[in-house]
Amino acid sequence: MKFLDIGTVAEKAGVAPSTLRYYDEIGLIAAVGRHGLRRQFAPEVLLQLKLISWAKSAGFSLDEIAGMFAADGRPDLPRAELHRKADELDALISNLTALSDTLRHVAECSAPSHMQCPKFRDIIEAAGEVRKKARERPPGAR
Amino acid sequence: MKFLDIGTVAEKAGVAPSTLRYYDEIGLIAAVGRHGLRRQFAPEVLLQLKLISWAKSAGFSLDEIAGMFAADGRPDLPRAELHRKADELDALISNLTALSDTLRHVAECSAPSHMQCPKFRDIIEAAGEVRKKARERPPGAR
DNA sequence: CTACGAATTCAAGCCGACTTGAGGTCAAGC
DNA sequence: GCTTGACCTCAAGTCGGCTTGAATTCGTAG
Repeated sequence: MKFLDIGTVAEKAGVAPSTLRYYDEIGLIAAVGRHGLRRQFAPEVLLQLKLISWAKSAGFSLDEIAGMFAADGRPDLPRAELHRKADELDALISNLTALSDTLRHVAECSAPSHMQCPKFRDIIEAAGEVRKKARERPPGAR
Repeated sequence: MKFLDIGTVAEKAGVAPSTLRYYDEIGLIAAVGRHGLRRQFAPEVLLQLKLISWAKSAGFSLDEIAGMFAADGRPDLPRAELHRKADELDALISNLTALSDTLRHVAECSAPSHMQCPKFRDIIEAAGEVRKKARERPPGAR
């Protein structure tokens, strides 16, 4: 049985060893044992790390991600939770889309100063509302 | 000339006084002067704060936002910059859209375990790539 | 005039997700 | 057997954007 040293895992997964130690510490991943002091990882951890990176990019926190693995380290994603997250994501997307539109409009607007543009003024006036709606739990895709 | 106390500004703008002091400290907003020790704000600062909240929700950092005001405190957004930001936002949006689709697919997939779903496997396999692309500068709409 | 409440400063704390550094251990190759 | 270099632990630091708390100073209403 070929287990992997932390450096190997780090290289294959594209993450720093310190990150792996951190994940181990918080219980997000687990080594199968030690070889002397050295953590030995099963190859499955690589798949797990991919899943982790994917979930992170979807805006899940490490805490949430930790809840997505069964005790044996196999993924176990609650479907309702996924739906909720997707809805959240969709809401964020529509906010961002509106923002993007606005940015473009403002960039192209012929008014000499942005404040002379009525559309821009409207947007700024409405900003408070938008913010409240968006406030729940934004990802930030890294 | 009616200037505003920090508490009034805070209430009208919906932000904490401590936040306003912080913004003042980093030079993002400026009081017109002091009445005793108390900062006195011109009413224009309210507009400025709306702009700030809007820009924050668009994913600009406070540093970037600071660069969007001329010395007199009036907005001065470089159009090219806006375009760049909009492009960035669009890229993020398409990433998030893909993620949302994936989440829904996984949630609805009939495979008993997620790992049995070929589409899910594909996504996980590809996760490394997606992450690299998304990594540039994610907002987080709060 | 005095009490009250709102404002002030300054330092420190918080959150998540890590990274960094010092000092120590150990397995493998020669 | 010894050196090397990858690994270890633990504490502390980083970043952005604030918040919190203690000790203090003011302006204003009664």
